Amino acid sequence: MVKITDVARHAGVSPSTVSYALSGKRPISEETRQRVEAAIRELGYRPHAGARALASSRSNVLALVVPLRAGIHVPVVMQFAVSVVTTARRYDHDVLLLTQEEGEEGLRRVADTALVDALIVMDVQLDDPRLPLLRALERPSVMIGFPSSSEGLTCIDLDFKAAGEACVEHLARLGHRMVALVGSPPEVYVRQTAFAQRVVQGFTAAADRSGMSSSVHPCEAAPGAARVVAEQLLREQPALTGVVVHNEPLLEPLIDAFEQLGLRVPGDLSVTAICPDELAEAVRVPVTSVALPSAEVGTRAVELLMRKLAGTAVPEATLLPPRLTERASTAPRNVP
Amino acid sequence: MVKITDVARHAGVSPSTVSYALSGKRPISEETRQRVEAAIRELGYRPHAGARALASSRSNVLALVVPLRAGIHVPVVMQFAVSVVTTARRYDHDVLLLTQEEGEEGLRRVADTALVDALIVMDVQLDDPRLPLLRALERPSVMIGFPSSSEGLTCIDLDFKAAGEACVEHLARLGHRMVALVGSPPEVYVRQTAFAQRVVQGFTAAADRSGMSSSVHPCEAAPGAARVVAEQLLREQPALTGVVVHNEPLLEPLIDAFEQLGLRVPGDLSVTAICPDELAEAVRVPVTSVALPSAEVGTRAVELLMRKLAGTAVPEATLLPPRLTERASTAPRNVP
DNA sequence: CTGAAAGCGCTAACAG
DNA sequence: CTGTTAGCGCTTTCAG
Repeated sequence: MVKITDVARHAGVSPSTVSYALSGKRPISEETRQRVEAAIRELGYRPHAGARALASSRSNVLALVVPLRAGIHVPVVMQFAVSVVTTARRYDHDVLLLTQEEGEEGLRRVADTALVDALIVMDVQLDDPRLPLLRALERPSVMIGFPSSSEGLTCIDLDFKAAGEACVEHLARLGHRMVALVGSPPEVYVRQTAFAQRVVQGFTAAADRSGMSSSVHPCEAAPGAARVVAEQLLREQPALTGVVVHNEPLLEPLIDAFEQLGLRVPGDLSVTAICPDELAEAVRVPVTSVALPSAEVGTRAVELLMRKLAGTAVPEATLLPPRLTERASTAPRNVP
Repeated sequence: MVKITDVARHAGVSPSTVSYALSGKRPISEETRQRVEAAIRELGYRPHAGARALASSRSNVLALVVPLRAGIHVPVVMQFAVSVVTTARRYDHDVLLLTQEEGEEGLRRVADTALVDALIVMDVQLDDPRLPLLRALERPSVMIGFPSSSEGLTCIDLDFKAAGEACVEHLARLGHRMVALVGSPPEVYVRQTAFAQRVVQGFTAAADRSGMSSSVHPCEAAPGAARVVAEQLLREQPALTGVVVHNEPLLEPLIDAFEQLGLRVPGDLSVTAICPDELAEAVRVPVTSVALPSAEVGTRAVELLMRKLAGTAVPEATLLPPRLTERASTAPRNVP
């Protein structure tokens, strides 16, 4: 293995000069920098990560804790993870993958052994058991999602309340008067994950403001459930013309169910969703939707972490504004 | 930060004794072990990962390179990654996540800086540009998938040829005489990924052996493509009664298309698939399938790596035997 | 702008 | 069965 002293000798400088040439932490004359760089190239030098971490107390590794549980749309998690890795690399960091299953002990382990410099935690619950630990940890962290109190933490997520509002307002602008929200599975609400409730709040508030009548329907993600809820909606609310879907796996089956029940989308029924853009585009009738910006959340989470590592203060809460894209599934209300 | 010397002092032993008590690399009397463990607990000691890596030349971290490209079923990748992390933890290792995008330079970087001890590379192409590097690297690696020559490498995957055979043989036993394979998108074949071709080989060979007539149809993953290929099959092969699907996103749409064209599954047409069990179970008509055992592949890959790290020889090729589960989508041929 | 040298915290000979 | 000690390869004062 070629080490820093080899490079130093080869370049005719001291090891510290090589180190500084690499880190840029002190000025180096153009000429010596050239020599050092040449030596590094010629010898194929790579600084030893462990030695670096030991001497500098920085591993340049971030921990990413991903959820496993049911009811989570896997592609979103994956896209998020990829975006975290990609952004971390831009800041010369790597990413260690942890599963939720490891729990608090896992967080403590990677933090206390100095394996990682900082942590990103996905799928935060309102009353997440990891919160006290994350507050106490000597390492910065960013959470995806919002617990009941973000006091002393750094949280980021899509503004789900505003997303719910945006969907309803879009339908309101198109003249719709009665809307329904087909929501996440009941367990998501029970599990006390904030985002589902926020959507409901935004949805209801916006409908009230616009004087629309509205109803909320938590719904299983099973394909059969689509038919059931579609029939129920038609039966109980024949005047319904606008639907907001916040349930990825159900989006396509639900539209199918409506059409099989004789409702044209968007002719008779306008449908909007809160989901990843790729999903909204892939449906047979491309769906007007508020994007779930997993890639952007990942990028922003890393950027927040980098600022914290640099000692800069960052806001406790970052809410990404919703972005609604009109597609084929919404149209002005068909006034008979 | 509490360090090993603190623990040693607290327990009244030498640092090396603490180290050996932790690693078990030499016998420790029951009594001192107790004292050391107590000291560790009382002080909340955690060995510094970097220091350890530096002194032992082992980071206890594995690299996992995941693919990003289109045509790859994301949940399979995620499930695989989770299984790698979970198994690695059983062996006291962590997992560093890399994207394909980083390319050879990324592999070289984490290997040469000693950030990781070993590597797992997914989605290997027949003529993968990373092969020479992986052969040359001073660190063990395991590849998921098979390149043209696995000489000097360690590869593992489902035995896709046998999987193709198993599907056909199942249909043969049920009396079917004419079968079709609806395969992966054309780009998957072009991209020279071995597994798609292996399925074709097994499919064709088994059909020939059983005296069945057979045809192969690469197919886009877009939902619209299902209808197109279904119509084509009915038109060109009216006697067709058995279909093997090797294209996850198309499975459900294809069955829908067949039924919309008036064919009952499995009454008129038996369908089998090569796909994750969860997908096969989630379809409206649960599909008889050969499982894509991503979790098992992940586990086995880590186990292979651990044996290589321990200096044990391992087979160059590991082919996991297919496991076919009968579900509702296949039935004996309906002889008129 | 550059060098010398003291650690960073741990492991693994070596010695007993 | 346990202790002493010399590094592991790099960063970062401290000096110049």
